[in-house]
Amino acid sequence: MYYIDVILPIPIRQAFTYSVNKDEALFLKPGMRVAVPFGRSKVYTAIVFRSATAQEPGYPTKSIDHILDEAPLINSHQLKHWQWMASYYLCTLGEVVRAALPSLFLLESETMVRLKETELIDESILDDDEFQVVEALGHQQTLHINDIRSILDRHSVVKVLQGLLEKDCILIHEEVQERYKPRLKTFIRLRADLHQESALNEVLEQMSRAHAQRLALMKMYLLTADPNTEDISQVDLQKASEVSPGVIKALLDKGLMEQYVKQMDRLDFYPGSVANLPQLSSHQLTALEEIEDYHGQELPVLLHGVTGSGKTALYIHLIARQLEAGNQVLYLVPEIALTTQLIQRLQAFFGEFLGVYHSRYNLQERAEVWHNVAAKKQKARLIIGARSAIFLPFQNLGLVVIDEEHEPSFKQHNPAPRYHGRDSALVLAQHHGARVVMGSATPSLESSYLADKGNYGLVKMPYRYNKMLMPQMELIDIREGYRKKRMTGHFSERLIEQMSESLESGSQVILFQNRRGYSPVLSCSTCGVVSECPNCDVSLSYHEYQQQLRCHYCGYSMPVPVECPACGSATLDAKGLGTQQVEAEVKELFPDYRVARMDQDTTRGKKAHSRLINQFEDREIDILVGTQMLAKGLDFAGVKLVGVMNADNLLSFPDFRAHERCFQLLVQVGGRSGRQSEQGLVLIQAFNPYHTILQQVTQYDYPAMYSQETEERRQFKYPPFYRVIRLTFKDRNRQKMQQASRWFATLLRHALQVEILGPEVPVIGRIRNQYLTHILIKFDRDLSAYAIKETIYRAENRFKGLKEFSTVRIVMDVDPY
DNA sequence: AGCACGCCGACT
DNA sequence: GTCGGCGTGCTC
Ligand SMILES: [Zn+2]
Ligand SMILES: [Zn+2]
Repeated sequence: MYYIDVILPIPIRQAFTYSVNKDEALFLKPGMRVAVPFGRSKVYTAIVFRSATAQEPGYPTKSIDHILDEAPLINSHQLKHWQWMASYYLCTLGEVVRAALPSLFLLESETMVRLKETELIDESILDDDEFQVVEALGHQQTLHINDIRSILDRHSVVKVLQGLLEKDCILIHEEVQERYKPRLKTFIRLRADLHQESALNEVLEQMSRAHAQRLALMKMYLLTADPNTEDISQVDLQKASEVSPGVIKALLDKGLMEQYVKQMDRLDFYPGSVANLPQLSSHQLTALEEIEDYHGQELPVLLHGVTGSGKTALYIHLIARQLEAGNQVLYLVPEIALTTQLIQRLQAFFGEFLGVYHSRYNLQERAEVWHNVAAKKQKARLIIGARSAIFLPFQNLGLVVIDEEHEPSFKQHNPAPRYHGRDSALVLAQHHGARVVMGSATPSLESSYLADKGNYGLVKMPYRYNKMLMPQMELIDIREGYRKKRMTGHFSERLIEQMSESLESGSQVILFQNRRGYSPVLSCSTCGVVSECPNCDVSLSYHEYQQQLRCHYCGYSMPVPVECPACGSATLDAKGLGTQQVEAEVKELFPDYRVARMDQDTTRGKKAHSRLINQFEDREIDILVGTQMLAKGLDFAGVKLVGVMNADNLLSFPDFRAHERCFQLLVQVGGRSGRQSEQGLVLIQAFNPYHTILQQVTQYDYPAMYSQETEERRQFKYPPFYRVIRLTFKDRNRQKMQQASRWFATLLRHALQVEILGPEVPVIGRIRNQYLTHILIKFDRDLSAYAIKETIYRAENRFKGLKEFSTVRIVMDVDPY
């Protein structure tokens, strides 16, 4: 007997050992999948983690069910990277596997139920539930356990099934279905000999009476001869020859045409590249040389280039060199939804090499990209993807591009693994010996700091491409405006005046309404009460479209009440999104121009976002009102003026990064203006325009922001000088949760000579009826994170031994920002 | 994480 | 009396 260690995709911090026979032992290698029985009855997909040994473990083992792969699905680079991730981000390998593998590869067994093929079932011995199940099985041969749950309208159906099993009515079995199915499509073609015109004519003559069939056959001949058509489906021919399906069926029956099946590509196919590499300016050339120089020294590069400096063109040159060398390239972007423009641009140069990977792809599509990358297929040599693309089976990664490096959305918050896409990609690149370039117009403080320390090479591009000037920034004091009653709604006189001028000259305008995390609520104008979620400590948000109130945290929903539940008055008032209000005001101020809104509401659908962008690009919209999404890497040629409705509320967030984020956001939004011809103008309305950050924004004074912020971070022990690990305690019982967190904090204070903050109740103290509290562990980044994490684990183990806290869950988040 | 076992309140 | 709630422990 031989034994293998496997990883199961579950949050348990240990490997499991299964027995295999000799043949299996020789065959199985790390990274292959095996189906294993686990627990009572379920069969799970597990990943072989350690090859077989003859060493018998000290406990009984089960044997594997069967082997799922002929060759490892996961390569050694990946296993190494995933192990790093689990240990750095304090999660289990199983959790990493869950996140990393397209779920298609992680089959679980499904419990299926069938009627036993006996004569007649004596229905009198069945109770109501049992009868219902048997009746349903009469209609449908097999039922999934979930079907039975919905038939009986309850979750626990095991008892019922057991009863039926005892009465010998049904069979239960566990089924594992291989769910990856290549997409097959059926096409038709002429019988081989009919490609000869003479042969065809002969046939046509013989069928002089079947007019429609003749027509279809002739059309088929023409379509086949056309070099532009490839495969012809039955429907294609029907449409082309305008005959009924029966006609074509008749031709098939006669054997004049035949069917064949072809495996189709599910992924978008990008046509081959047409464009030459973009011409670089002398500034860009210098930057490119500097980058390559640092790369020669094996340093990742931080490319700090102002908006419009042409960073993408540099990436394109770097990518081209890697592709020429036959290497794979990963291009990470913060949010794939926002990359239509980027994909269009890259496909002009690298069409045939380009693959895209993100969470909006369905399971089959993701599996297909995975296979393409693993096979080093040409069409997957350059992968554009969101953070999860770091899990793909790269083998010879030559370059990782991390675009908009400063974007906080690179960090995954829930569920585990709570990893940072950029930081994990850096480690991945290190494992591969790949080069890295991280780009931003407003680098994150962490990255700038590491560049300062010499961990990264820093390359600057302070000028816009084509000598365009940076947009001019101007602050508008709206406190004055409100005091003197000079405001029209949210608009200052200056903003209105500039908008008119801009619109009249034919330019487009972007208005930025930045209320982070703000969603519309319903409040009573009589008593002021806002409807709250019964399960969470948050107000319900108002969904105009569906006329309901919904909780974003637990999904609770209720119809919009007519009367205030607190005081009974019918004076409920929906406060719309900030963007909605601004949009309404704009329509009133500029009735002759076309206004559109870009926020969570209007970009709900899959394509809504890119449709809006295209409309704006095509100048079908004059004024675009939007939220943060406007700040991210979009290029609009026709925009001269950008207005920021209220800069203060960016600064008022209780987050140590509020200032940094404000600077980044404003500079990025401002960068949307004046990209093509004239110098752009950015008007920033603020109640306190003298705030240093706002002053630094108007001067584009990144160095000043950087030195001021780093000083504060150093003083208050925040990243990048200190590392932060956040522990969240959760329980339905508030007291128990509080006690547990206090116990844990005390233990940590004894065990660690570092700063422990809390327990402290977070902004939202209850979600899904679970009470929450935080403990923050802060320690100098030069201390060994490894040792501290070990201590946390030891504390957790002791904690788990305490019965009184057994229901309390601890969520660990490393670098929780 | 699932999942089953087992113990207690509140209904036919 | 039974049903279903949830606390408890286990999974190679
Ligand atoms: Zn809720
Ligand atoms: Zn009221």
